[in-house]
Amino acid sequence: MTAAQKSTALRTSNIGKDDIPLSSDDVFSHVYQAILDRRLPPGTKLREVPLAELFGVTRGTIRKAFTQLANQKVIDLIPNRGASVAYPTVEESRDLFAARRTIESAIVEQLTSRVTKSQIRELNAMVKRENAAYDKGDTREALKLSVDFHRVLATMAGNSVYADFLEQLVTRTPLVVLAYRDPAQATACANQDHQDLVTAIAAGDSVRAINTMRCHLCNLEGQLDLKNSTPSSELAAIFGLNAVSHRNAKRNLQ
Amino acid sequence: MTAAQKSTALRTSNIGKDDIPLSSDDVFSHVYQAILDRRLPPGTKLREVPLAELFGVTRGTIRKAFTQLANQKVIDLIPNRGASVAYPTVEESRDLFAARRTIESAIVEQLTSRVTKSQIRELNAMVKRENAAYDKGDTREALKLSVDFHRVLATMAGNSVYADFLEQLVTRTPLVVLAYRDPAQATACANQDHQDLVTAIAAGDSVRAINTMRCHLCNLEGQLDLKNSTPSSELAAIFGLNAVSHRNAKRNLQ
DNA sequence: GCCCATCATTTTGTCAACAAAATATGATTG
DNA sequence: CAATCATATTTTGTTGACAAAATGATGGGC
Repeated sequence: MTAAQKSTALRTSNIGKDDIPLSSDDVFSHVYQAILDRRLPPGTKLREVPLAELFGVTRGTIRKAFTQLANQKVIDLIPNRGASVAYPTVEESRDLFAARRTIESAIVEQLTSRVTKSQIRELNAMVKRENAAYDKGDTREALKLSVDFHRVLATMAGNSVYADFLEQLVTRTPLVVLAYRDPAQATACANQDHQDLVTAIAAGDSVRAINTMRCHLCNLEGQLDLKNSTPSSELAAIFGLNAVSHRNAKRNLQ
Repeated sequence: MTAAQKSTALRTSNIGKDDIPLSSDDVFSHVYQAILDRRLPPGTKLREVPLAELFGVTRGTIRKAFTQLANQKVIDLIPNRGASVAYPTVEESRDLFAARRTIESAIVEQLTSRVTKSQIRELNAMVKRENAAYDKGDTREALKLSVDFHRVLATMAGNSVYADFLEQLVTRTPLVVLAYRDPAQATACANQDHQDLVTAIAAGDSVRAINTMRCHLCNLEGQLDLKNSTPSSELAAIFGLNAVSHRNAKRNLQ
């Protein structure tokens, strides 16, 4: 990917040309979103100077954003060799889903034992909004609401460590979905699952709630192509740069 | 704590006066160890310039170490207001142990299903070494070996996310143990638990293995004073600086 | 043609000076 | 005496220039 193309890939709106400079968090978000949007495909090298100029910040800001992104395993950051968009492996992806099952089961179990009526109301409201977004065909909004649903469950469970861990997991999940989803299938949280989950939690039925959550996550994982065979994206990684990004770069960057 | 006292608190050996300068990881380790040794009590303000001079590094290195320490919640890092040794609250501590039960149950369960004979041998060897250290009265070494035992379990389970999470948890655990342990009781992993755990894993009895692990962690938590009543350390935090550090500073820093 | 060494360029890493913010000090007033 | 404000000092945050490392290009030897 050339510098000019990367510039196009990141400049979704007028960024970095305002009065107040962007923070490293802003850079984090922009880069993260660009990766999710496939505007920065896995393996893409991220150089400090071009990014700094693009966002109108100093290299120090880019560097901070890089360490945050690397902490979340969104990019690989190797000393003296710079940053590149991460390549989730099949193993990593499976590990991630296993961890989600573990953590989110614990979250749901704890929440079931201490949920309040007003929390149930809030959860129902969220499911409703999510449904509305789906019905409207606004997939992007629906996806965001779906992730937020999982976040809110974590917060309501009242264990700050669970919440932290879940945050790390949901940050990484879209990357593996992106890398391994079967293009034929649409990938999203089946919304009925969320509704069922709230119902089980409201009923105080922790066994069913946990089961629903586990199925929910297994379904999501099942939509991915996590067989041992090398996926095209991984093949590309082996050879240093990805064919996908070259073939599709122009189209993807519009 | 005065600058001179803090200098004493950190300078365990001749550090930072060598030819090659220390890395931020080295600074991380030194500060972390000083906190575990109570040479830097909770609430202690950590200033960049004195630390940089002490370790013979630049402020940038200290800063990097700070962000790592803050990520692990070992210190609090507030923009424009610097760093101070973290104060684990009762809630945080309970959350931490709950998370350990969750994660380590999952680790043990997975490991039981796929453990090899040579892994069992390695685990038995570790327990043996741990026992030896206890018998020799080398509590510090025994404690290190005990933590390593948990780490090795995580690695052997073969899920990188579990291993990551466990690493975060074991980094924080000593801090809460330090803050809340009943001074009357010695706090350590009961070694027999480790032996029992290996036996259960070797037998392929995942239910017993999980139970043993949960009991093991509950025992550890039970040795702490995590009642809702405000511990002296927390009281001190409320009033901005800790009485403990003032009263005991000189004695602790020898 | 292929391999290796050399040199030029690009890219990342470091540092020290400067800027901004917070904190401490002390004077002043009600 | 307490409270408030102005000022001095300390502490954190930022930047741009320089150093070091990696990368890519060139050319010569085999």
